Amino acid sequence: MGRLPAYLRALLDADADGDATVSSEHLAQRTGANPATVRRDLASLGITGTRGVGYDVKYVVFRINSELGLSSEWPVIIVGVGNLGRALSNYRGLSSRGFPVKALIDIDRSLVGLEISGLTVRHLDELSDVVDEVGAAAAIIAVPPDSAQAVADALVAAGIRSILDFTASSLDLPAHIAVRPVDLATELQILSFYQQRGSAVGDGHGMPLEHA
Amino acid sequence: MGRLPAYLRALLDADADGDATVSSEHLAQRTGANPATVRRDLASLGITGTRGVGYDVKYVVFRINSELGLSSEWPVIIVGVGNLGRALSNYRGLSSRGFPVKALIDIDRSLVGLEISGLTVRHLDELSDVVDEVGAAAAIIAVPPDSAQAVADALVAAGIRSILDFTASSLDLPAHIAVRPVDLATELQILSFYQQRGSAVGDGHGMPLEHA
DNA sequence: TTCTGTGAAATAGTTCACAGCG
DNA sequence: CGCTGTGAACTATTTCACAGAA
Repeated sequence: MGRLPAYLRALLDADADGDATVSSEHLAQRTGANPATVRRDLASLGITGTRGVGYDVKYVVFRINSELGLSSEWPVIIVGVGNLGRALSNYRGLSSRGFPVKALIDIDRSLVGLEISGLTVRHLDELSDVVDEVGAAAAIIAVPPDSAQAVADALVAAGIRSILDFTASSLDLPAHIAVRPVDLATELQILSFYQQRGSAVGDGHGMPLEHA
Repeated sequence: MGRLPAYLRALLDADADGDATVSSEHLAQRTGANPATVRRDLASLGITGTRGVGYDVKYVVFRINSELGLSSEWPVIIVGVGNLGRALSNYRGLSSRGFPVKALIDIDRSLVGLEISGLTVRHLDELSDVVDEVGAAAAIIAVPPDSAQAVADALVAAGIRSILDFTASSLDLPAHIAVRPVDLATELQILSFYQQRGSAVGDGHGMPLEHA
């Protein structure tokens, strides 16, 4: 959409002014668009704001930048080659959207060396080397819950700074590490709530986050 | 709403720490919400605290549990017995938290009849029967994206009202159906945003956050 | 004092109607 | 005609700010 560059300029101005959030009204005034149009444009990119607050300036800048083609690839590694890890290793939705799975790691030496989805399973001891080799910045943890903390510590030591965690454990990590839990039971709890209420439900793609 | 499970977790932690009461401020910090939002959420459930003191931990846990329907089991079925479906079928995190997987469905007749994780794969044509047999209220869609809509329609026709969708497709469904997409690429995108900015991220399990 | 409960304000998300265009 | 984009209007949600109970 041709309005994106205009939004981007307005957002960069707001950022320079130190504004953390902007309203659709604010963006509309700076770009000559209608506030409703701004909201719809952002919504069409999957960008969501907070009612009563507005849009997160830095986040929207980031999203528009990637939308304008500056999207680079983000290699990802998967730790844990059990059922789930294998399933994720050839999950199309990842590579097709700029997150190619570049390595598989396990602690079980009987799995090391196996060829899965075109990748050779490597041992956890080699983690640092693997991370450097593939230039991974993010990792997916798909191990049993009791190993989760140890794996997470190893990942951090190896230089990984973003973690997608399937173990439903509350990981204790340094503040500069970004973690997103993927917790199906919690998702189902939310669904059960809505079902009991018969009311509609959100898209679930919440935004940003909080502390660590 | 989606914040209830996050509150619940924070409350269980507080309970484990021996706290008899919590303030809305405390809950807010642990879940990334605003204190006023916490108070309004609880008030909307008819939960009332004590001014100057806070909320009774055990009472709120009890109330949220019943609100989420966690007192009883919620049978779940999985549609799509590919890698992902198989992985999820013995995912401990589901049954251990009240969401036992009670049936596996596929459209591929060569898979029908197979025994996986102690369940016999059934054909999509039998969906209505299966749903009735196991008393399922929720379903997980783990099929290729192009079949997602058709499967969702079949689920709705069979009486399912809550859907967890792994296909990253935007499903078109009646308003009374609750859907939660599980979209790893979007999760990674959010992580990459935080990593780029070096700022910290939330513990997750929670929802949205500070001003988004 | 501390901390809940809530009215008021801000602002996103959604729906409706219409205009322009194939 | 039907589709697409847009503005206006409406609804829902979040946060602020403050009154007032314990």
